Amino acid sequence: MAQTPPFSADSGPATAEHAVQATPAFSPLYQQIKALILQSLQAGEWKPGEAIPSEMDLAARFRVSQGTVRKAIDELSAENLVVRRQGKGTFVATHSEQHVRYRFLKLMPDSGNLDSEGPAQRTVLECKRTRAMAEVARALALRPGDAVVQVRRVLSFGAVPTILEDLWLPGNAFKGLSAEQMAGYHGPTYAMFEVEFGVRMVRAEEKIRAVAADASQAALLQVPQHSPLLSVERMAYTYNDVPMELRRGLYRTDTHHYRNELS
Amino acid sequence: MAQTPPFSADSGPATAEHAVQATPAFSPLYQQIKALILQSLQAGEWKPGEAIPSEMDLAARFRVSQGTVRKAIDELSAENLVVRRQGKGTFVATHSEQHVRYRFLKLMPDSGNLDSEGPAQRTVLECKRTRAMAEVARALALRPGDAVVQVRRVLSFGAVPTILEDLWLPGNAFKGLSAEQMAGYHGPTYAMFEVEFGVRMVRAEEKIRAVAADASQAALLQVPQHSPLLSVERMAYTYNDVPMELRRGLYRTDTHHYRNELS
DNA sequence: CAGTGGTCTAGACCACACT
DNA sequence: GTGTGGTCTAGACCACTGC
Repeated sequence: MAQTPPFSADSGPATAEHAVQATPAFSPLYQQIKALILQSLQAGEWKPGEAIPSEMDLAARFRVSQGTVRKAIDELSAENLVVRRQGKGTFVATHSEQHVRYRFLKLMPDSGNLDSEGPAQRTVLECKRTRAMAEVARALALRPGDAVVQVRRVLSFGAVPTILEDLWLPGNAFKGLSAEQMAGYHGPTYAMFEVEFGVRMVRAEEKIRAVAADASQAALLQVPQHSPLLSVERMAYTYNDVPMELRRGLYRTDTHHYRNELS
Repeated sequence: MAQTPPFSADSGPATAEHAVQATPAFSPLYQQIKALILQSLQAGEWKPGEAIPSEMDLAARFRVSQGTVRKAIDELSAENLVVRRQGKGTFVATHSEQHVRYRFLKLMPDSGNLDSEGPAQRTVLECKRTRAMAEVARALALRPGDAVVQVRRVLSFGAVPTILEDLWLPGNAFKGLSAEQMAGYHGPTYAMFEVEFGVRMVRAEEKIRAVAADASQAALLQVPQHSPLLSVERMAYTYNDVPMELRRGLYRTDTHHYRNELS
């Protein structure tokens, strides 16, 4: 090989910090570099919104060529962990700063887009510290009875209550989360989580169902009882697929719809 | 430049088959190559499931380096238009013969996966040639009154009717589509479209709502009237974003859910 | 074994943003 | 101009597949 890979003898593509394996588990160099950059992101070496070192710098740091770093960053960029800006640099992705304001919210008005409706009004109904029920504990990888923060709120667009949601957050990571914070922060909730708690949501899975509104749900969303509502159950994860939020939303879909792209 | 780009004088990155523009509209070489490969795919130069020429061959054909072809194919692969198989070649993606059988169907049983339930049973209720109503015409980019094929069917999993859907297809492209074809084909409907009509669905958008079952829908899905159902309206496109199918599905979500990944 | 995609490098040049 | 990401090349070698 014409290279001296990091953390390994010169004997074929290396496995960072580990001995080279015969053939079975082969990990390309750029994957190792990607993992190293990921570690730095996770460790908070660069904060959300900040620039990471240039490709040249990283190439020098890891003793690989720029092209290898480039491929590593390409993947991080494809996973939305990092944002490239030509001529400026590569930046740690953040839920703050506009454009991607509603990155995880797929609800769209039937005509126009979410931005054309202005920001959502948030009404926090509840924000309490409690103990995890079995189901919540399992989802958040906690033990039953561990501390969790539970939030219930309504989001309205143009004074029309549209989303009723419950959030469950691990109590450890979200010590001191208050209703005022939930309601008062300007910008997406996940941006607030970054700023106030250093928690970055990176990926999520949603399970969607159609359900009928019960009495209290109907009242809060100002629809007739038994109205059909979209139930959206979301598991959100930080780095390394660590679960950090369970959220159950009920969406009115009389004037909005959940939009999805398939390819 | 160290290259001789295709279809252009040696004066900066070329625009294939067109004059080079000053600076405003700049298209990288690999994008041009990608477009050329796309044309061949579209023209049916290689059939679904077949291998396309090797990277070296394409590089020679287009007079660019292998790396440039590689980047073009990378994007086609990311868009699921093509599938790479190390050591074997690059193949035209197909809805047939795959473990990706349900590429566009996001409905999952609450436990297990769709495959564990065996193939869906199809019951074709209707398959008729008719004229496009205004709304359907607009969606399919036809004129109102143009011929369309309309299909209504029920999909059942394990003898439980779960999906009721209506399909509208442009009459021109789907001449002779019969109920027997819709019901009898072994494999995904979109695979049948490839084989029988040479139509490859490449991308789709879905709008999802919660609705209440009316009397006839309830009967067909064997649920009580007014039961909440998931309404999934899908626009499916072939190459070049040409709309080829409008589909409206009603999903029972008492034992299944619509699964989505966010990142 | 040859042929394919996959990785890695080194160097050149281009487009873009700031100063 | 300088520095950043973005493109392109040419050549080497690695991993996987099938003859």
